[in-house]
Amino acid sequence: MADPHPMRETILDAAEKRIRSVGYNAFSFRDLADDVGIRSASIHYHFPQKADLGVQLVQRYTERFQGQLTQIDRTDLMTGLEHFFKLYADALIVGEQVCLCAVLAAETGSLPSHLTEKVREFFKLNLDWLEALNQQFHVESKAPKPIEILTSLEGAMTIANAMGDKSLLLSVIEQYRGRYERLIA
Amino acid sequence: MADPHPMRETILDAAEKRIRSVGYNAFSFRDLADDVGIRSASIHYHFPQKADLGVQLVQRYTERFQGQLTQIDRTDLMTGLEHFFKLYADALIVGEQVCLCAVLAAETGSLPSHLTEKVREFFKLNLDWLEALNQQFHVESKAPKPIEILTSLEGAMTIANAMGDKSLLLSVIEQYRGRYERLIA
DNA sequence: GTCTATAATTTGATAGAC
DNA sequence: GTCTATCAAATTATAGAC
Repeated sequence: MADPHPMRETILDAAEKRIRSVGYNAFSFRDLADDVGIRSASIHYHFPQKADLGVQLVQRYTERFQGQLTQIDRTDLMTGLEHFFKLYADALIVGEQVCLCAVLAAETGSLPSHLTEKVREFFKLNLDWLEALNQQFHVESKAPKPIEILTSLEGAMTIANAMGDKSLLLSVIEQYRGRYERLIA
Repeated sequence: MADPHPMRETILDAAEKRIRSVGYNAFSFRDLADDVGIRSASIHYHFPQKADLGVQLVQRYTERFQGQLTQIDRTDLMTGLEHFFKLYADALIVGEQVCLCAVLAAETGSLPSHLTEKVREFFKLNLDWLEALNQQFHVESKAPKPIEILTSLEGAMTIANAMGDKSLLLSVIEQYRGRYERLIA
């Protein structure tokens, strides 16, 4: 039986937590080393450069999110939507953190281009899933556009966090709930 | 006649440009010094600490924005809204930069608390202005909520910038245009 | 895989001359 | 106000022992 939580994953966990609260440029390999209980030189064994760590972290983040999207029950429109919203709400309310890619997107100009490319892929995944949901229930023309939903969820997470009022995200979600329900009725 | 562009303002200009493209943690006083053509020690004369620079920058940013809001023609709802949207659209399309406070909000966890407080004030100003506009035209119950508009504009700027597709912000604005027009009709 | 040790660079900040 | 000079600390990263 393989190690259920190899050091590589432990480091990624620590890096994810750090970036989601302070950003990509405000933590060091030494911070991670302290977090996980090894020396900074050992972090370099797993991730030669900081950019490698960033890219592989967003990779894992996107794959996890992809996995969660796949599990969403889409037997009806509202159920599918509610599960999607819950992914965002839980991240902030339960996980107490902003979306990794919302933070990285704000720092775009200082990121290595490979990393920016991975961030784009995450957003694209969101847009494609929302687009497919609208299409499945034939509401593409009347329903809120995927870009509108994605940008307001990401923006609301970030602003709710900065304002110290997580309910701001919930009220944005509540608006979409109302708009979709009026659509169906 | 006073110097039309004192060094203090020149430094703030450079800092604003830097933060809006790379974030608060990815530029140094030496970067600014190179930008404006003096030495980094001289930057400290104007702003003793980096946090001082950050706070005074957001202060200036918010005052400018406040000034622009005051000038907006509010003789009718759509005109007021269009001018508000134009502030955001021009920042990204013409100015080619993301909102200063959207970037700082994403880095909240690494900012001095005085700075975070200033960022909150900027968002509050936006919310209050939008709320007052909805009230002036008695559409508070039916119209899109201020928090919804603010978060999607800020989120759309950030994501449009990261995706390298500025039109994403324009399509979010276009949605609000439609929703408000349906409201009035 | 993790360690010690260390190199090369950058950072925020200060002292004091002009 | 801006400069030179400098500091202490931090940062990314590498070499080589265990």
